[in-house]
Amino acid sequence: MIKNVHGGTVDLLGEAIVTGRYPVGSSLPPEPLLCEELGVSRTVIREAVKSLIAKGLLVTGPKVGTRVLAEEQWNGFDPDVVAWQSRAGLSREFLRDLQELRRIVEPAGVRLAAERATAQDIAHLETAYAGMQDAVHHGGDYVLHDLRFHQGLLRASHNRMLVQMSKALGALLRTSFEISSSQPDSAASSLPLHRAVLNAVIARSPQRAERAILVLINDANEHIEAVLKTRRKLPALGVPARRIKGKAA
Amino acid sequence: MIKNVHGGTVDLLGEAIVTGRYPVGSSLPPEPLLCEELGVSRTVIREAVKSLIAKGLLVTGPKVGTRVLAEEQWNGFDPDVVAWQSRAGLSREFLRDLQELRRIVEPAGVRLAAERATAQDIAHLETAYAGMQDAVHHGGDYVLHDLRFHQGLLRASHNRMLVQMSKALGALLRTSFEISSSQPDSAASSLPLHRAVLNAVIARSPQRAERAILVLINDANEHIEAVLKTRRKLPALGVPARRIKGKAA
DNA sequence: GACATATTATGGTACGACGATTGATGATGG
DNA sequence: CCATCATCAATCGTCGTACCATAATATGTC
Repeated sequence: MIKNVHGGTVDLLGEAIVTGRYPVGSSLPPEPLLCEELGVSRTVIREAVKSLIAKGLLVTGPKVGTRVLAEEQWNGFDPDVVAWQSRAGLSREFLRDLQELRRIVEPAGVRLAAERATAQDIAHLETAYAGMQDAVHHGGDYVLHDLRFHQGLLRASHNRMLVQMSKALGALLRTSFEISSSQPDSAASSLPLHRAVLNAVIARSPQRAERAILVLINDANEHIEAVLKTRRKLPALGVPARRIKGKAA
Repeated sequence: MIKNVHGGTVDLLGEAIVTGRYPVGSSLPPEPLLCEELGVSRTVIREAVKSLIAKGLLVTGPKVGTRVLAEEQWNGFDPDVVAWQSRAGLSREFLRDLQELRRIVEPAGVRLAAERATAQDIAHLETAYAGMQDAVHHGGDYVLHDLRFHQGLLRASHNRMLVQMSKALGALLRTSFEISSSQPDSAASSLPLHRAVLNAVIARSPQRAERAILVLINDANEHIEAVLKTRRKLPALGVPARRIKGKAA
């Protein structure tokens, strides 16, 4: 199902690096070796490596080889990098940082959304909400619509930076949502909390919207904490190694 | 001074795209043509294009050519992309969004910094502050140390996401600072405001730190507004087309 | 005029060669 | 025996050519 050799190779190497199969600071095998191992030409290897360099995962140099950079150098907001990290399993600290960021960004985002949302923005949010509702009552992908709801919220802020973040956070939030959704009835209980946010946005009330989203985030936080208490180790967390869609690079 | 052909080509194409020389939605010339125009081999072109694809600027396909994606698709937090955008000149709306983001992220960041900063973090901040002080009194690169101060602040939050953002925001803030610094005496007047932030962090007082940084951001905002009123158009804004340092990709 | 088929332009992949750079090795001299 | 320097070699960087795969366009047929 991999669209082309290049995309598959980038994905393979990227995930191998993020999961630590090639540890930070170490060197990848020389290009000819990688060609053998992956069964592709040197052209493909080189272009894949260039892609990973562009994402901040690698540096190369003659004689020094291809080294894995420190995690701080990675483009932590690159959708691909985020996807690999999510697939690899998120650490407790990572989830803590993510929740912290949500508490910073989302309240501010919905406040702006309450001020600036267009009719179209609200229509999108209603659609997403309807999808969540439908998923609760008749079965369906709750997490997917949950994600769309939150991304729609940030998009409605009409701030480019926040929109950018919503895209990057996509894969991250998905994993986060899947964790909190693993709690029974969490979806049904969080549904009215989402409604409250949406209503506040429609009513153009930044204060109410902010308070409502904070309730929502705290709710998610409790679910996550509960799950974390259960599993002391959290490797893959049951996140399926989904293929990135049509991503050509 | 360009280290290698690849890096130079990525830079050239990236900037050409960001500045709109290749408009969004249009196609780049076919690879053989680009080879001629830039005087490099097809290998280099292809690897450069792969890098730009990785940053979300382009998509390619047989027969469809190499198309420039919509601005929303670009990795807005990629340091290179940010650098190109800064060099190209930031629009009024872009600066507005940036200031908005600062008002969201920095207050929260310094609050965390006030709670978590290590002795080393504070030492770094003192160094940066000393640099700013020195620049005001004896001449020097005020903006550089200003930048380090703000990045050190976010780094002291010990939240990976915020640290990531501080890196991406680097080039953006630099441009922003250069604009506000173009106001006479702005550096000297903002110095005590920075001191107030640092003191609050040292005193471990999140509330005071937050209030202090808000004063600082508002101050910068006024400077920016004043400058924007002056120049109705703001093209390159006098930002020199600096070379990215040792960037190999 | 609508649909099926052939054409062809363009990127995707492979292979081979040589150049450039830098870490390592060994030689030379003190 | 150690330090400095020159040589070497491994590895990425760049180039060129050839061929394959795909999809937009043109062509032909009903």
